Amino acid sequence: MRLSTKGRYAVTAMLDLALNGQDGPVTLSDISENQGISLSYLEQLFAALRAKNLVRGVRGPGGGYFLGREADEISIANIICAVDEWVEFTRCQGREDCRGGQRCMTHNLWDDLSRQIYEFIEEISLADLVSRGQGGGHGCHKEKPAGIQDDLSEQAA
Amino acid sequence: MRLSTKGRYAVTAMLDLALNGQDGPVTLSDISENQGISLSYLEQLFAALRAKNLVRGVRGPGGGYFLGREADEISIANIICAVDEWVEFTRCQGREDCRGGQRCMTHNLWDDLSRQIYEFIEEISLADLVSRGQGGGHGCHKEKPAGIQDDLSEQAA
DNA sequence: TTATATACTTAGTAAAACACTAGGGATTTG
DNA sequence: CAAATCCCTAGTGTTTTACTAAGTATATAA
Repeated sequence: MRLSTKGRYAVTAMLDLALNGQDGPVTLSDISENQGISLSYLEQLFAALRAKNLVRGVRGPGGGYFLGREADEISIANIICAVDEWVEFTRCQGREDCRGGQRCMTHNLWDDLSRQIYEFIEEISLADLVSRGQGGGHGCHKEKPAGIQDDLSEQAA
Repeated sequence: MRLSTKGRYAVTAMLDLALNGQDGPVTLSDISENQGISLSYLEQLFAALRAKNLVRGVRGPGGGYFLGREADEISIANIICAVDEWVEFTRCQGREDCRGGQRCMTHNLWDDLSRQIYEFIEEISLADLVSRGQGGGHGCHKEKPAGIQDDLSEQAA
């Protein structure tokens, strides 16, 4: 499972599409302006999204993009997998000696964790995010969730 | 939240440490052999892990590494944050016009999602992974969780 | 029918990250 | 002292990231 800024760009763009695509298609220029992502980079991302049928393009003036299916039928995992290319990189696919099972054990543990994370974001749809945004009032200033990285050095014995 | 192969290397190495560190320290050479990670790269990863007190090094012959605290006190999030450097990249920290709240909305939605994923892996400890590995019998061959990437193009209307 | 606005495509590129090699130094054991 | 280990710094080829540039294809509108 890979989860990087590229995936965030894609999710952000799809969110923009879900929020603004109610009345007519949304142009990439709009998303580019709205979200501060370069137009050409968006075009590359949308090429990948289109390949997975997550968006549908309409050409010509007045054109733009629609979601490829209903917002509640598009999971965050769908989006991230479309642009971030699931990387499977276990080296001991049956071959190699696996150090008496020891090596494979950690590999399997990682794969379990990886699958858990995948299943987690698989369950979250674009519609979930949108309805959550409309329900709870969000301020513009957000801060890092409390104690994510800086307190780790202190709390050790 | 970033989750890449680098984080996997770190989690894998920590798992190795948790599994083999019961009787004496584990050397990086051992982990390097066990997990197929280059020694020098491991040293770099462990520099980061040590900085967060997630591991404790013992020098000299017979030395190696111990976990910095109990395995149930080390979360996967701790490990990944130590090596993968939490990237905060919202560009509208109060400044910029935020397009009438529209832009910030998607940003906040992403931040919520990001926090959810973080809290998810925050709840999984090294000890959890180890006990899970000992309980359920894992074969050596693992396959990609069914239908992760290839079925997306077909299931669209 | 010509101009324009959009989607689509390909090529290139600077910067960063990744994973590694190389070469040492510091510290502890025997 | 010698060896094994941790520890540190610098460099390097490859890949990824995010972008620029320069087009082509298609649909709308004057």
